[in-house]
Amino acid sequence: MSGIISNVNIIVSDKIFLKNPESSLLGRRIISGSIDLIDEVGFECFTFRKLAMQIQSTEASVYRYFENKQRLLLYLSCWYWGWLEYRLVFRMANIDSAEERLNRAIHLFAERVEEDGSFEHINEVKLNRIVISESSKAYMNKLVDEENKIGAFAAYKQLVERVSKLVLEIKPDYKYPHMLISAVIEDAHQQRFFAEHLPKLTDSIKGEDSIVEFHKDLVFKALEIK
Amino acid sequence: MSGIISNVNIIVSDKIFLKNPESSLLGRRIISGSIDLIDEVGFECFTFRKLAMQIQSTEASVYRYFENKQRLLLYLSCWYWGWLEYRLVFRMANIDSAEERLNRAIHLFAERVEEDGSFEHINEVKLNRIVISESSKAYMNKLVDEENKIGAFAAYKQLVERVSKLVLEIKPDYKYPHMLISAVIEDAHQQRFFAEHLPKLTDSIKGEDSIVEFHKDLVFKALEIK
DNA sequence: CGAATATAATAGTATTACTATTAAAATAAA
DNA sequence: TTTATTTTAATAGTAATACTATTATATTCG
Repeated sequence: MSGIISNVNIIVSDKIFLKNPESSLLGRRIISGSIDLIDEVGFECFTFRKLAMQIQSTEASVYRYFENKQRLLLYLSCWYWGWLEYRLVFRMANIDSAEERLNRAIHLFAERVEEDGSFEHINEVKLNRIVISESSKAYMNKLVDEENKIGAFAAYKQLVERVSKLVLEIKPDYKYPHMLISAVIEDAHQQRFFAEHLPKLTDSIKGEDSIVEFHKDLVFKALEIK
Repeated sequence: MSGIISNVNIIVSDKIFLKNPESSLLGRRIISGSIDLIDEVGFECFTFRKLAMQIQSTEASVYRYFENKQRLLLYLSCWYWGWLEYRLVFRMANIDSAEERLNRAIHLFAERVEEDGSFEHINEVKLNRIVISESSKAYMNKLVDEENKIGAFAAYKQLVERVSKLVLEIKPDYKYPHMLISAVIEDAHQQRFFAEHLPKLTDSIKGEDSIVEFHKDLVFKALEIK
């Protein structure tokens, strides 16, 4: 995918950061540097000190943008969900058939992410890897309710809501639209991780992207289409 | 569920621990204490020092059983998967119909866990909560391939393999049996977490356990049964 | 221009993860 | 039974990490 529109910003709730990293050069270097570093060493080995060294700044300066590394990870996740929704809206634009729109949504959730040139300081491929293997650490903790209160998951919920409505448009009496969509989104990520590290938990068929095909099959059968 | 058989042990790969916690009183206190403490404060705030204080021992003594807290968490996860498989085999015993066996498997994966009296030093309800919200931290990291090599996921893979075979027994040409089962297992946990903390991502219908019903509906439609 | 404000760097502290070493207890061999 | 060996646990650390108080340096704005 190549950049859709230049000069577009993904908006992230301003409760997540102390100072908006989009607002300064250092802020953007914090984002791009943290994406590189987390992807390289993993979230547990990632520290603000190492990040500061990599971007030629100081630990204390990073702390002026984010309260702690969990918040930074939460920021990256939020940005990612916002970005996904932006691309979702684009891909569904001007498509009349609801079924085709749903098909495109599943594709977007399940397919391998490719470089998107729209955002200079963000490497979307690395960010996708981070969201797959690290993002649960941003919300699977005792602070989740607090984070939820400050709107950290608004983008994610909105994304699920949007596609759930589409599900109901196709099959108004389907009982579990939200579960179906959140399951597909989460599982698509999970299966990418499994495919790479625990392939016995997956099925791979050559000539197709099985993660995409599995989820399409699952959803359309759940909605009794075709 | 009440204890099936007394004097049964769930076997965990001996590469995960330095000394088998089942082999001593202190070891069992480490297990039961860590379950209580992780459930109470979460994995990030859990430390061997706090655990030692709680069980009236020392940090160094805990380190004689487990290399680090991630390994202890991995042990708890492995024990849980072993326990699940043990219960799965029991529940499917003497049931002729493959469909009914699959139905029981999905139930087991998706239903709320209740106290099982079989293992004195393990509180299964708390352990289930830990597996739901913390276990991904045991394998979603840069060491997953190493952990996989030492057999840390053998029980999990065996569980998925067992039910995947059952899927193929019912529908031999189904293309994604492993994905279907690993998706159900993971998603059932995920949805329990969502239901508690991010209910907008789920659907709840009173009078039924929607997490169980959703997954049954999903699987049986995927296999085109009924 | 000067005052107010924002930004970043220095230099810390408290906590955490982990280890080297020693003491005590349990077990095995003579 | 006594001595040797091994196992287990406690003491007392170290190095790294997460985070903060304070000061210095820019930048902005009236």
